[in-house]
Amino acid sequence: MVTVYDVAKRAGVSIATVSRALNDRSRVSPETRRRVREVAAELGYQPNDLARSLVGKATQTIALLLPDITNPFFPELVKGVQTVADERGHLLLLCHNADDEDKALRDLAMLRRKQVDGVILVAGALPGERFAEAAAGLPVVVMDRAVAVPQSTLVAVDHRAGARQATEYLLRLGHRAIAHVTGPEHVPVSAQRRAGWEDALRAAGIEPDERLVVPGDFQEDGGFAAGRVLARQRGRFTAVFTANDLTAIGLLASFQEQGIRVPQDVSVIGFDGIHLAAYTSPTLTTVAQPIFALGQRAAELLLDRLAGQEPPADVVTLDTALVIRDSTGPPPGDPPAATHPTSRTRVEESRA
Amino acid sequence: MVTVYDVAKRAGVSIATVSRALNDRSRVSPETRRRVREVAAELGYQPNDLARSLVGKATQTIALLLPDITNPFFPELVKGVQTVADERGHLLLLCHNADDEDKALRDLAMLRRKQVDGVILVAGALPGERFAEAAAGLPVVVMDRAVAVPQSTLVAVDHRAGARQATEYLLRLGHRAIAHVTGPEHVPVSAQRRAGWEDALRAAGIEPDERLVVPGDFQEDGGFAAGRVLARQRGRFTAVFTANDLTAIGLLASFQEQGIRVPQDVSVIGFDGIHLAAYTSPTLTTVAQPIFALGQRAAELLLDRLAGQEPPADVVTLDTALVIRDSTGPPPGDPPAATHPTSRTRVEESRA
DNA sequence: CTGAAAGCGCTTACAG
DNA sequence: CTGAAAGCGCTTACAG
Repeated sequence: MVTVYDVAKRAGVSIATVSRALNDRSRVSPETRRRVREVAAELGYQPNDLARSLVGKATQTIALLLPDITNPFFPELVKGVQTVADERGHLLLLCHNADDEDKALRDLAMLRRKQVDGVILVAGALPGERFAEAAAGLPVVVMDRAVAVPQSTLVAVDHRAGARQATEYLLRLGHRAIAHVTGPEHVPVSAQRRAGWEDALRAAGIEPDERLVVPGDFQEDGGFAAGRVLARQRGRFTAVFTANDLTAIGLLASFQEQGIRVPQDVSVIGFDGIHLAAYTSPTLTTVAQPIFALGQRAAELLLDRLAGQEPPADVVTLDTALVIRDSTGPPPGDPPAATHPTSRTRVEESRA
Repeated sequence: MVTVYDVAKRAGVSIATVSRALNDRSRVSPETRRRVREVAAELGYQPNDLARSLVGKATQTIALLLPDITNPFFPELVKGVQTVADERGHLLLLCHNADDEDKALRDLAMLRRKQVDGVILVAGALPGERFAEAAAGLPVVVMDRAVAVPQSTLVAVDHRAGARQATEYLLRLGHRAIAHVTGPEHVPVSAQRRAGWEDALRAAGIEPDERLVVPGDFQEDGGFAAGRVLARQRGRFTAVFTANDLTAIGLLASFQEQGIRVPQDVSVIGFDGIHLAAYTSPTLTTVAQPIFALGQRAAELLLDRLAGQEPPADVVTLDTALVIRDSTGPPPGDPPAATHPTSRTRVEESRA
């Protein structure tokens, strides 16, 4: 391994000068700088960041803790974070905890030992009460939903309002009996989206029907299973709001298998706005989160804070947008109004 | 920040003893060890891995370089790698290069400066000629396809044989005119899969028809566009082999929009075996790669090598499996043979 | 502009 | 079993 000593000797200067010539913060004669750089290149010198960071500088590394990288929502989020991290010269460490709190806690400890500069934490289903001490001293940005980490900033959409937006759209199409496939139990985001569905129904004078609430798991499998459960209640509902897009995809597959036509017999609307939602059959109407932007914003907030800036707020909320495609239409029996999209995809509205 | 010095002072021992008591490699009296550990816990001492690694030990960190995390193939791969890294106490650094060679090269340089112990590189569309020097001295495992990195091990499936397997299945169903939607140009894997398609046709005495080769991009969008191109040649083919599953999903959406029924009018078969392929409409027949296992195997090979083991071979090939679902059937006009699956999914065969 | 020295927080021979 | 010392590869005041 080539070190500053090797470069110094060969260039005939001290290691201090090598350091200065390479990092050029302070005054070094142009001639010296040139010489040192030439020698460094010649020797293939690569600075050891371990030593550099040890001297007291940052590691230029941030970490992203994810509950489930398999949901296409997350890769898109990763890209948003990665983009900003790259631009600003930081490396991204990725930790996947599969909703296992102990794993997340272990990761956090390891990250602190490695001296990462900061962390972006997607809370998912994690209880999160024990994060406060695990993250002590670590700048953190939380995503998706709040978690009891002091000093942390939250970046998210308003899940409840988004769910309400979805349900209101179905109501506007004329639906009155609207089922809901939930996310996993005990996950705050599941509860928030369900609450939004209830809000919209109640605001329309409809009491949410427990029998039309079917459990899901945020994955295709849960949506598929929910489709079988719902099929038994055929005729008792004309639309379904699913807790996320993956659930809707499973539901669509299930309905297809059982000969339930979407949207002629039943309308389906999802949540998330993953890219794939434009390619289901029928294409999926959904409440889109600005996924990439959420990732970018979280990374910016974290890096700004590392650069000494005060966070603009404790909570940064981005807007959802209703993306209207082919899986929704008027309830069966209604006159075929001009609600059908003319183009492949139409973004109806966006809200704060 | 609490250091060994703080612990040493409080426990009334030297820093050497603190180090030994905490890492307990060598002889420390049980009593001393207890005391030191107690004090360390009391003070909330967390070792600084930067210093530890600087002394000469490894960083216990490996990196995974990916071309495109948006393709569901990769998250599954990440999980495989992550699982093994976790088990063996390593942290996983994730770098996304979007098929940009310069970015990949910069990442490699950064990773070396950070002293990562080793790297898993998914070559994707990267030319790869310049990797050799960028990775000099870094243990590397390459995935997907070979790249000119000396000493590296390759973990992959046989793409060409897998593609042949897909095409042979269509031939067995009675198809003679089989179209192909390719992957991106100049990407070796695209060429390999296309070659497998040609192999199968030629072996059946059919000359591959250039007009039935349509360009794709490994994404839904390319598949969708290809569907429009193919629709103009309707009647000239009865089946399509797409370069990957995402392409097939886009193609299915396009055919659906144009009223081409799958599999009644045209059969479609994909490649990869992403989870989603079980939830398209119709469900997708595909050549499945053992994605999770590929990731695991790559990580194992890398970590074994870091532990001083010789790699078992330069190339480790895992088997693909033909997964038969609803998107394939006999060509139109053929008697409806008993080729239709009875269960939702059937795995027909697997090969080396 | 440049060099000698100290120090970042650890681990590991080397003595005892 | 335990301590004093050296050293990992750098950066940064401090002098000059």
